[in-house]
Amino acid sequence: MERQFAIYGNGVAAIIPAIELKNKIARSLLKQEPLKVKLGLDPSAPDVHLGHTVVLNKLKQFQENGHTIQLIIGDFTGKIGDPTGKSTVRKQLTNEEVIHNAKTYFEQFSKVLDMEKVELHYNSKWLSELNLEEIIKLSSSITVARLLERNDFSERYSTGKPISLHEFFYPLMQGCDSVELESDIELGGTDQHFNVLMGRHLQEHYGKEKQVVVLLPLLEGLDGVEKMSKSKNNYIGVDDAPNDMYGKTMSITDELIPKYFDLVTDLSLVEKSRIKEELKLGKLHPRDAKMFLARRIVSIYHNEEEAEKAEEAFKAVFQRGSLPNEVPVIKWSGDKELPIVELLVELGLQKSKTEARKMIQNGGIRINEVKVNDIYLQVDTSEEPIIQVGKRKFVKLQIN
RNA sequence: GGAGGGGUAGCGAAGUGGCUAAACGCGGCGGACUGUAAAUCCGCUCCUUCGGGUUCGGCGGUUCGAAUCCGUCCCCCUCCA
Repeated sequence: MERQFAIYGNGVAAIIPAIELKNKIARSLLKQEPLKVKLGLDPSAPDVHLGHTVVLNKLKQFQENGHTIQLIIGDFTGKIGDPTGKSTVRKQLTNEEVIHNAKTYFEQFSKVLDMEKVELHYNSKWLSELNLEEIIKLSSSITVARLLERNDFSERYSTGKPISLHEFFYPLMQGCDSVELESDIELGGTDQHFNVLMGRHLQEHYGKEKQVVVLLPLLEGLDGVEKMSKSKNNYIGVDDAPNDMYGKTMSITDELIPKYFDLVTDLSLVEKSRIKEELKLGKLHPRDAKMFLARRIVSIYHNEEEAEKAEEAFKAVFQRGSLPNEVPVIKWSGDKELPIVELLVELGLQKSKTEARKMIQNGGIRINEVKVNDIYLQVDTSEEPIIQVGKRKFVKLQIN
């Protein structure tokens, strides 16, 4: 019991309340009954990134100890829209989209979890069944004052920004999921604090055992400030190519290195603390720590060999300033000779010819490692040149 | 139902008849310096055959000339009932 508790407690932001978790584990061991561990998913953003894996890694620990994972595709709640600040009206997803997105989750999650053993639920199944009477009853269990405690709401309320009534229902619906599934534990990022606690509240309201809430820290993205997310485009995706994954990791800020080691690597606690200690003492250069980190991450989501190759490519490109050993190839069946700006647009490397021209004037384009200075340059594609945009984009033409 | 405020580039925000392809800030991109870190500095940020073309919620009008004035429609917000 203590062993499991120690594992689950490691690296989390909070367990609410810890004592109940202990009790649940103890009972589970005694009765040989797995705990039901819930995680809700937003069906609209199916690209899984390292930020998600923080929670997934935790789920994995529960799974490894024989507990049951309940994944919930929030196809119903997704339509309402999580009240995050300016929350613009959400695009309504079609059933096909939801299914497709769920499938994508499934595939990507399988890199961390054993999906064979995971329960999958769609919350429209029970939420769309609710009638007005039930909804009113449900909402009578909570006061407006209570809902306004939520930071997001209170801020908007006090600054006179609008809060739509339907937004109040979002946390309630999320809580209904826990009631329906009789979850023992719900995981979530610290930003889900309020919503996840609602599950406890509603379970009590319906006379069920309350779930324990396990909150995980949010992982900052590549900019070092904002939470990693697809819309901020500051993420490392679990499906990213090895070179991208490695390179992106190298671009995180120094302050985040320890956090990344903690939350997204599979190293032992001893190793993690050793690295953090050496970093602090200056015995380990931040760059080297990041290279190690990057190699670990690529190893997890690809393999050791790919990680090795990615590191070589990184060294070649960024430390020696030469070309990577493997350049993506684009088949070319267009003109044999054409102006550089047109070629860049044709290849999708630049959005417009004007943009391409500006890019050349800024010295951001190279052909076969030679900087292009002439915006009227004619490129002979039959020579199958390697075109470089900025520091990291390379393309090799291949005549089709 | 009533009163008022507003819709300008990815975002925020100036601009109220010509000097405005539209200040400024953020974000983004490129360059320099590095460790694809931070900080800093420089450039770019509607399209173009470089003549010009198309932009300020939509449509129509006034004018030699409109983001700016008029009409109309759509959308958003605040307050009162």
